[in-house]
Amino acid sequence: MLRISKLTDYGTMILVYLAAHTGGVCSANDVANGTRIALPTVQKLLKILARGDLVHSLRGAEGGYALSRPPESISAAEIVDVLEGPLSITECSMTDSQCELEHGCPVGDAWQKINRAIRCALDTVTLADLAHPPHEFPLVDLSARRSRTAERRSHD
Amino acid sequence: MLRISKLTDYGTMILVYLAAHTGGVCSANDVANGTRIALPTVQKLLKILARGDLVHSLRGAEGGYALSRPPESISAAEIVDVLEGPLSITECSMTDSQCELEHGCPVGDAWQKINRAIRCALDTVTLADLAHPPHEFPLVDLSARRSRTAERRSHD
DNA sequence: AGCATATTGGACTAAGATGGTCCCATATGC
DNA sequence: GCATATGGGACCATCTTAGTCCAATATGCT
Repeated sequence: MLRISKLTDYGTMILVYLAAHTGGVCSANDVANGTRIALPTVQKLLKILARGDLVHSLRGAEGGYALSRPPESISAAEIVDVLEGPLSITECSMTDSQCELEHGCPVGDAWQKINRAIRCALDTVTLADLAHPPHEFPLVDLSARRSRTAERRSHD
Repeated sequence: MLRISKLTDYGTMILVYLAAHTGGVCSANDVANGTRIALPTVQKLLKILARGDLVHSLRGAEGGYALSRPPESISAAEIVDVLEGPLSITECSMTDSQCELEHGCPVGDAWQKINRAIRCALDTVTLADLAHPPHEFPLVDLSARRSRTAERRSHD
């Protein structure tokens, strides 16, 4: 349920790779070799990421891509936005007025709230969190809200 | 991004309708009329919901469907599970060992955690919450921990 | 200047998921 | 037995996704 596309997964891998190689630019070829993702796919993804302003590009020989910002200030939400478009969790199925007629569509509203919660979760996680192998990383803790970030015992 | 399918949306509407008509059974026809969803689609959805044990059915004349449990004990997570299958947020793109070779796929792990957070959010909301027009309903409050996402612009 | 190296933008196709409809078998009440 | 229901599919049109490829443009180096 609620899956992200494979492209988004790849895109994240690419961003992680770039995060680990800050300081210089990486060509699409470098990234393809480093991530083992097929070159054409890498090229496509990097173009999208560049257009979405997550990476900035340098054309010509010796050119390549680099993160446009430090990994800490790139959120998972942004990544998903750029790679999948800003689709909402539900494009309230009934676009016309049928919805209003019957019962003001409380359902759609509820899904919207859930959607917002999900966005928040994605907003909290940064590329830096995704990049480091973080055995403990600041993911929003929905289940046990009593103890803030004190020490979350692994309930999973 | 992260959208649920239209069918899931419809299915939720149907469940909401049934929640509002506890006490008797509703035929697929009733539901179709009440929700303005095309009959064949309603039939299909109700069959799926019945198989998923969210509604129970009564065959024959005067038959129909009814919620199998009170709305309070049906979570949004269950609804999504039944209607979309238990797909994860990412089916770790690289199923073979390439992943391990390079960097142990910390990315997939991170997405998994995000996935878990989303599940939690969906687990918290019940069908009853979806059914009533609830201006205040017990959705997990992720936004309140403003320590790290203070700068997010409201883009939805 | 000329060439090799890179990104840019887009077209393009194959495969798969999704949305939606329909048919026939089966069960039940009158 | 007949009308009314659900049960379990098959079925197809269409949209999305994944992936590839090509021509154009920009830059560095000799």
